[in-house]
Amino acid sequence: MTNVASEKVFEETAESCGLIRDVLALIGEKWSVIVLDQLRDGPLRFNELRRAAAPVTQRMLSGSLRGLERDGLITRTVYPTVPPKVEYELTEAGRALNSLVYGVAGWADRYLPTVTASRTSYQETR
Amino acid sequence: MTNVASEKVFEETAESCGLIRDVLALIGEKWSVIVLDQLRDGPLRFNELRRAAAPVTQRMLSGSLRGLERDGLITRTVYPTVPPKVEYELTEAGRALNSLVYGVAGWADRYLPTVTASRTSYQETR
DNA sequence: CTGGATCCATGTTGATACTG
DNA sequence: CAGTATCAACATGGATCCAG
Repeated sequence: MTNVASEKVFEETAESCGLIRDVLALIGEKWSVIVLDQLRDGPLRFNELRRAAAPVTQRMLSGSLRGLERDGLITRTVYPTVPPKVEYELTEAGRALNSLVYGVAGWADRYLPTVTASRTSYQETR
Repeated sequence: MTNVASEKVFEETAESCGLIRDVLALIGEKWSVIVLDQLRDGPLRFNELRRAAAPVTQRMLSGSLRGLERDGLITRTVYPTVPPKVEYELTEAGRALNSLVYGVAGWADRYLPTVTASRTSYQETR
């Protein structure tokens, strides 16, 4: 996102402009939102997440987790036991973002009829 | 998103579960959010949007607009003049979704330092 | 158990050219 | 002005195998 003329949402700082797109991209990733949601009630281990967010693959879950960790939305704690145990937990930023996603869920709930109706009529029209 | 075991966010209805991912996918699309933002102050024509959301390409703008129209987030009005004139305008659903995006912008503003710091240290560590 | 590395099919994006 | 069509480059997701 470069050279956007009359900024409104993004007028805050030039940096947050790029950031918001990154964040949207991250939560747009196929499993990130589900992971955030699953972590809502407390830390989970890798395979717990894997089961909870099925049918996510190892690779995708790994990737999502690393992305979320990279952005400080979750923490990754390794317990050097055998077998290894790794827990993922939401940070404050993660929880805050999570509640925003709940806002979207609320929107979806509120406008579900509108959207499906629009899709149907669009389908018919085209 | 299929077979998600213990739903929390999405426990509303089975349909809104799929919908929310669609919505996230839509606003995750590279230009949709920008388009929504640009339409905030009133209807715009295709090329006005094109310029405002630069450097979007015709194809991508077209695609975004059709997706947003399909979901009833914007309306498309054709004025059968010559040269042709087409205006895009937010619907109520679109405006509602827009304000949610503003929430994300606020989040980005609030947690920008956290995220950038996290990215930096992640960079260093890896 | 927790992943990393690889291969492959598919989808998405951008550049370009063309049309009513 | 407002798009559509085509093609090539690239990113993404899934499956599978391997390793600490």
